[in-house]
Amino acid sequence: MPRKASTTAPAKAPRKTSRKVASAAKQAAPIKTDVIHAGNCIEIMNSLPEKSVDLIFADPPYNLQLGGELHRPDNSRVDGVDDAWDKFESIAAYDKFTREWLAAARRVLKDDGGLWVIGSYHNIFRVGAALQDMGFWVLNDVVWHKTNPMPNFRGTRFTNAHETLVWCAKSPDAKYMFNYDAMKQLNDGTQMRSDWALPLCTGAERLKSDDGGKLHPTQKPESLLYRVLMASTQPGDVVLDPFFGTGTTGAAAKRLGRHYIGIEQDPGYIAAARRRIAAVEEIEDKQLLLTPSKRTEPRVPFGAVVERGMLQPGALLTDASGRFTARVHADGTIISSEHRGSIHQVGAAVQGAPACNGWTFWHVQNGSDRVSIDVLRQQIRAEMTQSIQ
Amino acid sequence: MPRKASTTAPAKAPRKTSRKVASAAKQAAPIKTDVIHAGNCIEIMNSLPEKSVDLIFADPPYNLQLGGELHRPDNSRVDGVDDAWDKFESIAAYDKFTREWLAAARRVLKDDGGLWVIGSYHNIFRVGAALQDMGFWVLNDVVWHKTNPMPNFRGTRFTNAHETLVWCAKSPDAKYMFNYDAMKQLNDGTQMRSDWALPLCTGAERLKSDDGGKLHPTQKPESLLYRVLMASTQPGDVVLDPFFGTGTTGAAAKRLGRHYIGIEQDPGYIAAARRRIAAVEEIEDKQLLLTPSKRTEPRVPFGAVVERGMLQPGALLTDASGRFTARVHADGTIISSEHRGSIHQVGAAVQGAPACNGWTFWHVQNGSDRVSIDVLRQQIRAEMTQSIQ
DNA sequence: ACGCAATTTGAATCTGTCT
DNA sequence: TAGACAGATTCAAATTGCG
Repeated sequence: MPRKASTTAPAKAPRKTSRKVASAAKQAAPIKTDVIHAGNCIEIMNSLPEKSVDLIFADPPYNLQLGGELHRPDNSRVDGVDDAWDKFESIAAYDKFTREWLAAARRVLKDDGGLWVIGSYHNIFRVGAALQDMGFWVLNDVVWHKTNPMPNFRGTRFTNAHETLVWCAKSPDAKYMFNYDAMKQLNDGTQMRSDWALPLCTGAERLKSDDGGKLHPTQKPESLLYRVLMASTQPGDVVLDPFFGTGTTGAAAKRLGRHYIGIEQDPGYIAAARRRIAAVEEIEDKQLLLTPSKRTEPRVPFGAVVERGMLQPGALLTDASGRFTARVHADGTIISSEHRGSIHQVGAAVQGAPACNGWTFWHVQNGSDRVSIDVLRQQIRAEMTQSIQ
Repeated sequence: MPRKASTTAPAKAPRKTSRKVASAAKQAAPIKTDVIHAGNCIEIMNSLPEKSVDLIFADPPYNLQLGGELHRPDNSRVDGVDDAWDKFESIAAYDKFTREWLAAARRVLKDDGGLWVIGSYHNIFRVGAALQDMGFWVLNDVVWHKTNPMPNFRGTRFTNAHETLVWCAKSPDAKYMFNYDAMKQLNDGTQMRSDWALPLCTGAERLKSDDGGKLHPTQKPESLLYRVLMASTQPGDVVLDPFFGTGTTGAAAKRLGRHYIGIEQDPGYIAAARRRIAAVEEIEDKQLLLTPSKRTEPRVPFGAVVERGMLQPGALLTDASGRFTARVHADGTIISSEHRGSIHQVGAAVQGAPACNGWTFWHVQNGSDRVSIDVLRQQIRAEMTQSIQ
């Protein structure tokens, strides 16, 4: 039950907008965006208006439970995650923390909004189970296949070469946002899979501290956020990140014409994030951000084709092979030897199929070859889009 | 803290063997192997001697919760999993079932034994959390990257293209078995990663029922079990599969010189498994079984170039001569004055050619000269080839 | 028998909107 | 709110069919 992006309106415009109170509520309490809040994410999320953000991306502490120091075969020391924010007393304490921030996130998320959480095997089962227990509806688990992971230096296990993201909606019947066509384009024309091959955040993209080391131990690559935001938001949407860190989510959001709200406890990270996001250049031509989708093109009833005289009552329709035929009636229904109804209904009936897209199924003779009646729809749509502007 | 297979002695020889009574206990109550037990897996596991098996591989019901019928775009019907054994009243009921069979599995597993469970996002968080709660120690979560998954026919989500396996030991300090070198060899000399690219079980390997359809709805490929058994058992080990189905685990175990114990409720599956395993020929030279998949050059979608920031949305592309131009969109499509589509489509369209390799046709300005965008693809491939097995 | 085309199939939580 | 209806939607492999 995904929502789809609109081609005509850059603003979020699900078809039901007019019937929804959500937009009114949003205007009543417009949430402040493109800001970073300093402090505890649970408290701050609870201070924000409820049902006010379109997407939440969360990269919570993983509760890594590392042992002592780890060294590479050449004896150099591995700079692991040993920060205080990743320490929990027990699994139960981690579960409690997880369910508390998820509850606050659920409250601030719009009913049709999306939620992403990234983690590893240390914590992702706790997170995933909590999500399901709290009523979230998992849409996909997505694997980030790291193209350049850190090897397992001891040779004791498989190279830990991926992380897992859970993408979910707020409920099973929510109208979540999914830019199917944009994802397909991004993958050279075939469906985007649930496993994404992307490199770690290294090189110039990786923020450095004064001593030259990495500023944040788990900075995510912007490419990962790029895909997340392209997949599940529209331009102008509000994206909340309760574990903002050095602001990868904010940088990607700004780059893609989305608004961000960051929450972060560490003043050093916040300062770095502000500098980083300020340096991001927004795309000037907003048209570049649009991701057209067939689903949101204006509907054209077949009757409009007859009405405009593009087909006369009595005109003969056939399928591509010429095996099935039907005639057009003045009211936009069509009639075959045994069935009468819409182009879709008759197309399905003559084939004995459960469904049929009549626009692509039926053809008309044009000189020596057959042409799909969908070209007639295209002509009408072309006229419609011109008249709008 | 893995045990390693000894290169000199084929028998199991963990370093601490001399301090253990396990081998004596095993001789006192030799467990009957290479059998299939008919019945409920919890009851039967509880009837087996405790701490008696070296490895457990479990492919439990996933609790898929499918809706109505699903059809492909060509209107053919998808043969989904609608078996009674995959139906549970609630998440709580599934959790209860999970923890009961895991408790029985824990009892029958040796202290240094390994446990694998495979699942999807529907159930794997429940399983993973239960494992951690019960004291198991997760060693890796392993992603089975399906090379030929079923697409998402409605265009509503990402193609569900992987499943997850959790590999764990019985406790944090257990001396589990891991054949590091065998895995490394299997992966062309570099460490085996936590994501495995393997095809689905299809073709001649897939067991058929009398009506020609699939005999079991979720038969796993033997290649998956090969890798599991090669990684975490030694020849002669006893492998238990409490959800034996049509015996993939048994077939792989026999092929690799391991012993199996299967538990299965369905008499039809048991009969098929017996026939199947009887037909398996044990191979003397285990090395012959190592069949690293031939690697083709990874396909790189143009979107990956944009996503990684190697080209910004709005970037100008030209052909080698500068005669044609196009601009990059955020979703990886490009737009010329008259055409929109992939780099290949637009390249063909502007030339009026039937086809075009966009990677070599389009260039970007780099200082004073133009560079083919194919160099960007080469960079990405260089990263990927290090990481794909 | 061989080569090419057409058909089949796989663990799937698989629609949106208006009346 | 339940029902009707428009109409959008698939990839890699293996197998079968045909010339």
